[in-house]
Parts: sequence; C-alpha cells; structure tokens
Amino acid sequence: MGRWEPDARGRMTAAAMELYAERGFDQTTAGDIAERAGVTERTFFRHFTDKREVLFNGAEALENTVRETILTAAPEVSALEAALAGLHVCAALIDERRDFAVRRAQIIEATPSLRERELLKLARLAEVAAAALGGRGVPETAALLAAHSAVTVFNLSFWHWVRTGGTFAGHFTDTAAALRSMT
Amino acid sequence: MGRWEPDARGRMTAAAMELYAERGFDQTTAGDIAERAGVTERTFFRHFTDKREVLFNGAEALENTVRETILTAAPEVSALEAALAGLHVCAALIDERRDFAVRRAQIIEATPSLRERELLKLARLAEVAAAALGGRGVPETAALLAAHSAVTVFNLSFWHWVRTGGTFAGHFTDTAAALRSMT
DNA sequence: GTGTCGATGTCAGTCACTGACATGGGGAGA
DNA sequence: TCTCCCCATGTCAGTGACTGACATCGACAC
Repeated sequence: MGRWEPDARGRMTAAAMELYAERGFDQTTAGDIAERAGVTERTFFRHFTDKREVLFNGAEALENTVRETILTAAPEVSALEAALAGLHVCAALIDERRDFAVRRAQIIEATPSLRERELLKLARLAEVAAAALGGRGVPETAALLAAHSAVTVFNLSFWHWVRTGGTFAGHFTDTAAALRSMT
Repeated sequence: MGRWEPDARGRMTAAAMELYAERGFDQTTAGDIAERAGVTERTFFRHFTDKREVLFNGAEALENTVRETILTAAPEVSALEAALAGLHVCAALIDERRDFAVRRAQIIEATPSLRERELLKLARLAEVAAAALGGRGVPETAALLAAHSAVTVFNLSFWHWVRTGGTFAGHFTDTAAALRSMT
C-alpha cells in the first residue's frame, strides 16, 4: 500500500488518542497529530473527514456485526430479542479491549463535540439494526423501536461498564432484563 | 434591552432559517446570516455558540416542560408512563407550530452536522427526564431506560409526523402503545 | 448633564478543512 | 532489469468558523 512508513492511519489514531488524553481535544490541532504521526496535516484529512472521526474507526465493524447477527438470528426470535442479540455481540467484542475502550471513553466524555459524534454513530448503528430487522420482515415502526431500544441498552450499559468494571456483556444482559420488565 | 433595532436574536434566527432553506446550511456563512439580520458576524456568535445552535433555540423550553411534567405526575404513575407523559406534552406543544417544525425538520434532515446536533439535544432531553425521574425516587438505571425510551418514542413519532401529517401527539400515542407491547 | 452598563462594532488572529497541482517510490509488465 | 503507471503523500493557497481584546454608543439612573 503506502510506500513510506506503513500504517499511517494507525499511527495517526494512536497519536490522536495520546494527544487528546494529554492536553485535551480542543488544545490539539490537526497539525499536532500529523506531526507526531510523521505525516502532513493534509494527509490527516485525507484519512479522516474531521478531527473527531479519528476516534470512531471501529464503527463500521460494529455495524457489520449488528447487521449479520440480526440477519442470522433464528426466525422465531422477536424483533427486540434479535436486536438485543446483535448489540450483545458488539458488547462482547468491545469487552476484549477494555483498556482501549476506557481511555477512549474518558476522552469522549470530556468533550461535548465528541459526545455529539458518538451519538451520531449510535444513531447509525440503530438505523443499521432497524434495516436488518426490516430484512427479517419486521414492520418499520416496530423495527425502529426495537433497534433504538437495543442501542439504548448498549449505550447505557457501556457507560456503566466504563465506570464500574465487570464485563460489558454482563452489564448489557442486566440492562436488557431491566428493559424487558419496564412496561 | 438592545438599543438598536430590537429582537436581534429573533431576526438572526429567521434569517438563518431562510438562508439554510434557500441555499443550504453549508453554503450559508455566518456573515450572510448576520448581514440579513442587520448585525455583525461577531454579534451572531455572541448570541449563538455556533452556526448550528441557531436552529435549536426551543430546546431549553422543552427541557423545562419535560422536567415539570414528570415532577408533577401522580406518584403512583410508573417511571415509563411519567416519562412518556412529559414527552407527550412536548409533542402537543410542537403540534401548534407544524409549519415551523416541518421547515426546520427539512433543513436538519438535509445536513448531517445538524442531525448530529439534534441528537445531542435529544440526549440532553433524556438526561433531564432521567434526572426528574430520579427526583421521583426512581433508581438510576430504570430512570435512564425510561427516559431514553420516551425520547425514542418522541423522536420516531416526530419524523413520522413530519412525513405523514396528522398530529404529533397522536403519532406519539400510537408509538408509545407500540413500545408498551414490544416486550 | 453626567456617568455607568450592557449590547454591539471593529480588528486581528488561530485553526479546521478543501481544492489544485507536484512528487516519488513500488509494482506490473516488457 | 528497465520503464511506465498509479496512488499515497507533500506543497501551497484559500475560505470560513470561531475567539479575544478593545472601542463605542445609546438607554437609563442619578
């Protein structure tokens, strides 16, 4: 691929995480990140649409996981349970990288504009889940409700996990149970 | 208040809505808005923290409505029903200004960065609702789940209302019913 | 009539992001 | 092994969002 030092993208991601954690998102310029990664500011913006996106690389992988898990769920499974299953697999994946996830979460928590971007990614995840449910024949409104509910469980249990420890998947299971017994 | 033409804020909001609708958010500069409103770009940024915020003036009013409705709900009402009641009142308020709401929704829909901001406002609304439920003695996880679920109902029925007509409150009631029967 | 105060104007600066064009090394094919 | 092409990167100049510091001006109190 590249012909200079390989994995420019990975170096930029690492540099950004370091700098955001060291001095904060607002005090870090795109040029700072590029410099630490040994590339040009222009190259940074060729890889990432903006300064925030560098923290949201894994989003597409999660979307694929959700989509495929929902689509391959047994046909008799309800919309809500299929959506929960999809997000539960995501939680289990993230469980494997607690260290990274926590550092990233702390950076996001400290910066409103990053929280904003995170909400957009979660909304996209819900849309993907809803579309997958649609592919199972679930009517639109039911699909959207189930998808957004599952993403809410995902989001709430994520932050609970970051703050309290344990396993993400475990918190997810607990929160899902609370949701089922809510009505 | 001001000593020049009064209601600079209102003029800027109106100008921004016009320009965003006419030529799009990205093709509108803060200077354009200020000029049409008869003020300076600097004045625009004194009233609004950024170019997007101009479309989200009513957010605080909604938050107050949600908070007070939840806090004054009958004590025997469940967390979910209290949260739904709070958001239902908001829906009824917005029903009174369909024209404005639809124009605003079309602008937001056309611009990803505005969708992002809208999600942040909805998240804040959910946090306010959850805090109000906390004030009623609801445990944290249950409060967060109920609040976010109600906001999801609000959001989904809002877009359904924008696209199909009818009343926002009516769509809200239907979607809330679908949520209750989901589990 | 004078002084204070808050909203506004002015100005200069930083930085996110973009388009256009140049470059250089690696790999496919001769 | 040489050559040509491609693509990731570098270079450069520009636009526009936002900010801080300071000047101003009109309403209102006294």
